[in-house]
Amino acid sequence: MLKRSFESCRLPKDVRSVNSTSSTRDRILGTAEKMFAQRGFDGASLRQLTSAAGVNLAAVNYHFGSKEKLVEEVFRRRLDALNANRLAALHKLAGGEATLEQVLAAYIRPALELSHDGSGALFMRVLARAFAEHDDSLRRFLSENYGHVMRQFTSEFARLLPHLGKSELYWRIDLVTGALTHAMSGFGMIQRKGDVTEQEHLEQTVQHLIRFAAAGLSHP
Amino acid sequence: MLKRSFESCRLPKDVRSVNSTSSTRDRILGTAEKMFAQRGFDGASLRQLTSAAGVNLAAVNYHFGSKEKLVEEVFRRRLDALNANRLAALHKLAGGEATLEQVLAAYIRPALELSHDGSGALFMRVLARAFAEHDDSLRRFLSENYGHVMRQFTSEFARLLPHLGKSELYWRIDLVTGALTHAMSGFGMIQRKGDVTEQEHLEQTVQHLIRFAAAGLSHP
DNA sequence: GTCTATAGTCAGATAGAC
DNA sequence: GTCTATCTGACTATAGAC
Repeated sequence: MLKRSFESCRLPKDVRSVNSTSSTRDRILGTAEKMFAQRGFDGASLRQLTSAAGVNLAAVNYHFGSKEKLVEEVFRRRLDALNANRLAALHKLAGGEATLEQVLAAYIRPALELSHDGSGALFMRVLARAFAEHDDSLRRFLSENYGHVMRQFTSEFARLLPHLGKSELYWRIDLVTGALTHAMSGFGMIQRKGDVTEQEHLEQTVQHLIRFAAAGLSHP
Repeated sequence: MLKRSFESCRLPKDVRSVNSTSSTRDRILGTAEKMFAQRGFDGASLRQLTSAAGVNLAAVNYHFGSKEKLVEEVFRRRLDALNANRLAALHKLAGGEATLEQVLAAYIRPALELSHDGSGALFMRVLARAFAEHDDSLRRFLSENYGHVMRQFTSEFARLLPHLGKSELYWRIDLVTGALTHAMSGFGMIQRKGDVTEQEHLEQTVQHLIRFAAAGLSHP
């Protein structure tokens, strides 16, 4: 079993130097994301991974130090962008006037947009896998690095749903997260039909999610 | 990586004979469930597993044939019971008079009751992992063996929610499944407090889930 | 049915040439 | 930075004694 720690802090900026053009590094990251989504963290071996990426086996240890660190980097790359986009979308909304649907869209839509970027869609599956792994160090990693995003959204929800107690609100947000993860990672039974594109399908998913979540959050 | 197939049909009744009292077999199944929940299917090795169960390494292959078959058996044992209970609960409701909450309870509560049985709670995590694995053969296995249960519940939901189109209804049920899986497997951020028992916590989860799902399903 | 012992494969990591 | 070659350890599965 692969034990992950997620304990290291962010790498200093200059590690990925100005123009090292290490396409090797990026190829590894991209391929790792794809293979982790398909086969899991334990299931995808470095040998399969480097072979698929067309790089040498030793390159992973050279660039990342270990398989474990590679996994962390796969997460960091996407989550930094995803959560920055969520915050930006939230802050763009007019302070005290945003509706519940708008706030939900600020939370959910960046996940959709991530899926527009080539292999980005696969990352949602990686994330869902990570949730299922139920790893404490992952929980800590998410909480330490991206907890402030959740907190800002939560306080917006609290403002929009003043009739809910704190505990009640947390429960509901948690259930929304479950529905979101499930839907965006595409494990549901709803399969994309042949006549809709991947993007249309995701757009529909977002629309359904927002209305479903709004109803689940705001009921009396 | 462990490739699972789920293609075999149910074993003939007499395989687990009237009183073979093979406690070895049961110990393996129970321990496997626990370790698959904790470490994943690939992460839990037969060596760790048999060692923890206090049985010999070779016993797994003797009783189940392979690790893959052991995984299938872990699923079958719980899902047979879980889905039978769901159907029984549904059929106990008065035909045309059941409310949405009652039907939802018939679906959700057996999952809670499974958790009462010692290691049964762990099975929900195994199931969540399996969902995240996104394996086609698992999808087929679930659909072939337990699809009729989903179909009966779906037709009840359709009766109770006549204003929804078929596609709309499927989307919403899918989102409910996501919330259910997420909540029952306990990966959410809501952690059980020290002063409530595991059972009270699960009971609260079920109550929140039912109301949340009812609101999400029935909104206009 | 249960054990030991081992075959055969594959994993992650690293040393050292270039 | 990238390579080959190799170390060390773990895995599943099975053969064969009891």
